[in-house]
Amino acid sequence: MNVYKIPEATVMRLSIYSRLLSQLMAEGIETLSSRDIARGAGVSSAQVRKDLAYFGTFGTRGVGYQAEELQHCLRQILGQDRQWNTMVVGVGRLGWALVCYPGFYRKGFNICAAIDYNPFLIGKKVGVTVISPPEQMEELVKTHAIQMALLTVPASEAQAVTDRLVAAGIKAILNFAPCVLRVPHGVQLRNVDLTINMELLSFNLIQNH
Amino acid sequence: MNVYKIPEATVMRLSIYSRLLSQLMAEGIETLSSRDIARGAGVSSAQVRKDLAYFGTFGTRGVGYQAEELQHCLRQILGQDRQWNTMVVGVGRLGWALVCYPGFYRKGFNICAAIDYNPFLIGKKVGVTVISPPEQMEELVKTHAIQMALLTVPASEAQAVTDRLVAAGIKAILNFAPCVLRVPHGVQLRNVDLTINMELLSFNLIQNH
DNA sequence: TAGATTGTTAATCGATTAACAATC
DNA sequence: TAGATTGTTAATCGATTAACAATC
Repeated sequence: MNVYKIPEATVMRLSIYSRLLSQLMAEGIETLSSRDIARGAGVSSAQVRKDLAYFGTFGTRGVGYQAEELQHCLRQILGQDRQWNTMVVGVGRLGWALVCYPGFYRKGFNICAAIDYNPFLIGKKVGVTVISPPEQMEELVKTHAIQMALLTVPASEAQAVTDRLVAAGIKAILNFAPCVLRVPHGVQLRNVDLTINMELLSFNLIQNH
Repeated sequence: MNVYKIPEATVMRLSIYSRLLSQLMAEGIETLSSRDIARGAGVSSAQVRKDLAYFGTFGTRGVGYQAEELQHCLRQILGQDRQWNTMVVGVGRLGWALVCYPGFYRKGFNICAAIDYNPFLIGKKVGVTVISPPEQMEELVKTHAIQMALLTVPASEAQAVTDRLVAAGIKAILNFAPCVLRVPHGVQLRNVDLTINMELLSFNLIQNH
């Protein structure tokens, strides 16, 4: 594990390599080269070796990589080898879809609490959890030792909810609201902005005439 | 409009500037400086000026930018000043949530077709459209002059569906399936990978001890 | 040993930041 | 004119690519 800052793009690629390995291992492949990984992930083989080099040496010169061994290391690097307790705040259509997204649980993202202010939803079951009212947010973060939050509330509420989550001790937020959130240093924030993604597509369409 | 390649990061920031402008204009602001925009978007003022410079000169030296004028230009650059006909393929929970996402319509992304293979869903209304069977995909792309697709089918189906969409003439795909898709040159593809986003968060948490 | 492929260094490329002349 | 702020050029920084010695 390196002390230098790792480029975000590298981590995203590691995630893709890991997914590719799962796929290839299911097909029975046991050994593979950086070139094999590169082809599957759509990058150069130099890129693959450089990405891995940030974290150590995982291959054998002249031979390549053992799929199982490399996969084990990647999962450890990415934190897939442990459970992350996660809370969904805002159980609208999007929040509901995320709770039920099977990919999360498989990667160790354990959605163990859900919050909504709608009295008709409180007490209802979503996935394997029950929807709780906003008042219980802080308590649930503590009792379930929740580290991550999926934020699917309207943009107008997002900053206020974020402040409460941070105060309650949450460490990472995946924000779906179309707004710029402020979080203190040390709290991880990522934005999944559906509108920006669409705008990037339309921009590219215009550029290509 | 510039012939040089525009960095993707620049386009994403333009999108944020545009959103910020809407907000500030609603608060009554008419003129603002690159420093004002920078503060609101969380970047440097040099960055703001550089980003805008790719597309022309929009400000007045010594004065700043007229909010309304700049907003108009940004919307034009990003393609927000026109309608984009969009199809949702796969009306599971996530697809359903996307169709109902009000932010799309406001930005000109007009979801005018929805496809699912589930016979219990076909004919049902989702948002303002009716769900059609997969056989009608190609025809709907043509009759509605659809340019974009939101792909919310399982990863196992994603490539096959993509191939059909491309053959039917679709120009841009926003893919939510956790897989690497291959599209021909000229077709725009963006991946919104929920799992990768979560893995980036967990990676950062591990890095920060 | 000969062929293959890694890990790593150096060269290249591209994006961000700093500085400042132009100009309102 | 003096102060402010743009648009743009040059300097810096960081990430990708190419090349190759190490080594299986």
